[in-house]
Amino acid sequence: MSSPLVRKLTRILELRPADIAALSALGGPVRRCRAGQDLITAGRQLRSAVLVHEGWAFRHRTLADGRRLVLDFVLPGDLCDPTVFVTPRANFSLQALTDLRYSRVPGTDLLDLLQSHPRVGAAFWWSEAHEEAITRAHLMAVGRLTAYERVAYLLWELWVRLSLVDLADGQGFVLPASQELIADAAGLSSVHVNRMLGRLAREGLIRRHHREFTILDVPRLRHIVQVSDGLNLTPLPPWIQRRLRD
Amino acid sequence: MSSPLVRKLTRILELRPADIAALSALGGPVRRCRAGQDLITAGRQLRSAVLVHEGWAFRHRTLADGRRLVLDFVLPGDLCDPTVFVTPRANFSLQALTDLRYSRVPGTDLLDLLQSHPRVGAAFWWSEAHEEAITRAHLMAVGRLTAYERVAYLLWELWVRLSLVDLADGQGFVLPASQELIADAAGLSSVHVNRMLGRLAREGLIRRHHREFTILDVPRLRHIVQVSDGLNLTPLPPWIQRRLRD
DNA sequence: GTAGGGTCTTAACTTATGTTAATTTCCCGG
DNA sequence: CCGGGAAATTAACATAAGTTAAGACCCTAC
Repeated sequence: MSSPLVRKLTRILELRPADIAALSALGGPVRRCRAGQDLITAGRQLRSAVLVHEGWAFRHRTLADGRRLVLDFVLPGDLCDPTVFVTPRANFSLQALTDLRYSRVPGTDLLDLLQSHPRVGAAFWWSEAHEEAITRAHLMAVGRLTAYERVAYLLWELWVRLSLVDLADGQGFVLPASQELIADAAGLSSVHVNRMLGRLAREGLIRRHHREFTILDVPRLRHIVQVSDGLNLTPLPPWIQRRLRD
Repeated sequence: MSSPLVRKLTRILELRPADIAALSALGGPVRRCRAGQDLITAGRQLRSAVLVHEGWAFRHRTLADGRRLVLDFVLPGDLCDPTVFVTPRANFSLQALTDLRYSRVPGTDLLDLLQSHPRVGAAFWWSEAHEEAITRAHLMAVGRLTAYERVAYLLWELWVRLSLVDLADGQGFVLPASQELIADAAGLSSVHVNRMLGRLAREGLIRRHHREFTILDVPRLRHIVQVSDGLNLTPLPPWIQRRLRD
């Protein structure tokens, strides 16, 4: 019964029992919170990262006049944010999207872990690079894709990411977000998101029932969302892993 | 005569002579290239990072139909990309914007450096966090700011970042990018960028002469670009630095 | 100095997306 | 089973930003 974090990282590179033990021991007691609650608040001092065990959360920023953007979704196994030990203040807020099981990981523990377990350090660097890839793809989508493509992109991204932690059911998955929230992630209005979801279904790319989605036409969807290259988890090539062995 | 990278990192945390020496020794011989040349190509295998000594470059992604987005600008002292040792393929392209002096840093050298000099490792984590902050602010800007605000935001970001490496002249700086490129960074058309630059000048927020810009009204501009919080370089607080001492 | 290519600028027009608002559906608690 | 609030859906209309195109500017090469 390994945690989703361990499952994700061991797909990328080989960890030893001692590494896995250290990773599993990470974080304080498991806490729970309700959907809608804030776990991190932009601008506030920040001393611990949040490790999500179960449920969804999202990072966001909101302007004074209410305009909001969802920076990304945080899924089980995601650690938000491993760089905490060098970032005294949060530059985003983290909010629970569903009820959550999570724990807090003090920044100093993270730092100690990175220094005592080099392979775990490398795994965290990978994880950071992966998150950057997601953010850049998101930026590309918001900056240069049409509304139709952007909505398709978001569904694709979330489906791929859920698959990586075994939370998608084949081509189906539940997206526990309102269309309002999807709109804030896509940089659109909720009305327009609704139109585009309708069109995606009408054109046979997806099926949906409430907040359950099914990807019907993988090739066509992949073609629309070219942007998403680089989201895939591929194990590190041997020549890199060999370098980590010592 | 320290490099811009060393100058930037030592503002953040205290490095010892050995750390500084290791940092300065980083990278192969200094190379030169001409404006417009590609240094990294999306999708290609990637074995070394690029350290820019002098000149500007930019990361971008381009779709099959020609739509392009500039993900961010790479200024002197920026290392693109420290995570190279865990990212077998590039998910973006890097292009020289001006003639460049740079060097290539093999991923394996980076890995060795991180493991042998923990404080440098921490400095790189900081640098990674900083870049993430920039990318997130950019995402927020592209996703939720109006065209007028977005253009203002870009000017602000670049001015702040140039100041950090002593390359701005008070409130003036040179932005060696065409309006076409600014448009690709803002997710706008070049015609509209032109309109917005005109408006910013007409309303007294900036002055410009060819590609030289002057920020005239700092408070008003800062108010428009609230998004950019978190771009500032603040030294790590002592309680964090103390943890790194050993 | 002049020719030419790339930028920049401006105007007129088009369109994708936003806004407002009315209607329906869903979900949950009593 | 019923009522109420939030979310989804749809339509009509408004607008920010895109497109096309023409002229001015500006640098460089000859």
